[in-house]
Amino acid sequence: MSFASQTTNEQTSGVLDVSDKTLRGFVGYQTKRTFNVIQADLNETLSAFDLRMVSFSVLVMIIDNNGIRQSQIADALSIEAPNLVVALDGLERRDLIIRERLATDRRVWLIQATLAGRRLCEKAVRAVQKHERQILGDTDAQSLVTLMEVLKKIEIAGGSKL
Amino acid sequence: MSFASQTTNEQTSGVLDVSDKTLRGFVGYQTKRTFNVIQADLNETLSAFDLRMVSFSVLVMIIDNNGIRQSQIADALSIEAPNLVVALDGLERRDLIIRERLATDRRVWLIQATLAGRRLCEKAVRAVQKHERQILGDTDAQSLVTLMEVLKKIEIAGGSKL
DNA sequence: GAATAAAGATTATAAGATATAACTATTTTT
DNA sequence: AAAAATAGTTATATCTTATAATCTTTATTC
Repeated sequence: MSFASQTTNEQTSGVLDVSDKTLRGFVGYQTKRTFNVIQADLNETLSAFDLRMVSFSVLVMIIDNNGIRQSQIADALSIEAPNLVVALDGLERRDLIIRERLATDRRVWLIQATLAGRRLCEKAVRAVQKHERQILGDTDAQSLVTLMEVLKKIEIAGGSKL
Repeated sequence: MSFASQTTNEQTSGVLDVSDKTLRGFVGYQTKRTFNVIQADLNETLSAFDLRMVSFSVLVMIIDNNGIRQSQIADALSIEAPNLVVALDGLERRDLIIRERLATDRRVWLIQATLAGRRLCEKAVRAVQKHERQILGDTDAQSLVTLMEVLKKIEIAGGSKL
C-alpha cells in the first residue's frame, strides 16, 4: 500500500487512480489508440504536401498502377466511388494526375500521374517512411514482422465474415 | 508468366493486376485497414446493446472506476469533453448511469453505473471478447502478446512527440 | 475581501470523413 | 430496339470529432 502520489491538497473527489485495464485488454481498443497516434503524426507529415490520408493513398496507388481505373482504386482502397471522385478532383486540379478517357469504353477513365505528381508522391512517401521509422523507435525487425502479419491475418479473418 | 485469370471477354482497360505494395509497407496503412475490419465487427456486436464505440468505452470506464469524474473519463479515453457529455446524456437517459454532484466541489459530477448499466456492460464486454476471439482465429498467444506490446510501444513513442 | 482568473461541465456549432441516393453517359444484354 | 447494367458524377446525408462560447463554481491575487 502506498501514499506516494497523494498531494497535500488532494481532494478525494473522483477516483484516485483511473484504470482502463478492461479496455486495454481489447485488441480493438489498443489498435484504435495506436492508430490515433499514427494518424496524428501522418496528418502532420502530409500537411507539408497538402495531402490528406485518402488523397495520399490514392496518389500512391496511381503511381504504383499507372493507367488504373477509378473503380480499381476505389476497390483497392475500400472507399466509395463518390469520395474517390472528390479526391481525384483535388489531385487533378493541382496537376498531379490526369484523367484519360479509354477509347474502347468511353465510360471509363484511366488515371495517370504527372511528373509533378510522381515527384510529390516520392517526397511524401519518403517523409512518411521516415516518420514511421521514428515512431517505431527501437522495435526489432522480428516484432515488426509479427505485427504486420497478425494485423493482416485479423484483416482477412474479419473481412471474410462480411 | 501466367494467363490463368484472364477471362475470355477481358477488356485490357485499366490495370490487369492492381498492386498496393507500397501502401502495404506502411504500418499506418495496415493498421487502418485492420482497424476498419475490427470496427465493422465491433459496431455490429455493439448494436445489439444500443451502444456505439464511444458510449461502450465510456460505460466500461465507469464500471471499472466507480465514481469517476467526467474529466477523468475524457482524459483516459482522449476524447473531448463536449463529446463525452453527449455520450453520458445518452447513457443517463437509459438509466445505465447516474450523475452525482460532488458536495465539496459543486462544479464536479461523479459518475456511477446503475445495476442495469453494470448488467448491460457485462453482457456487452463478453460479446466483444467473444468476437475478438473469433476475429483472432488461430493467432497464437505469443504473437498476440507481441502485437499488443508493439502497438502500445508505438502509441507511447508517437504520443510523446505531441 | 473584492476582483480576477481558472476549472468543470454544458450548449451550440463547425469541420471532417464516409455513406447513400439519384442522375448522366455509355455499353451490354435480351 | 428496348431494357439492364456499368462507370463515373453530383448532391446530400450521416456519423464522428473538434472548436468556441457560456454558465457555474472554486481558486488566486492584489
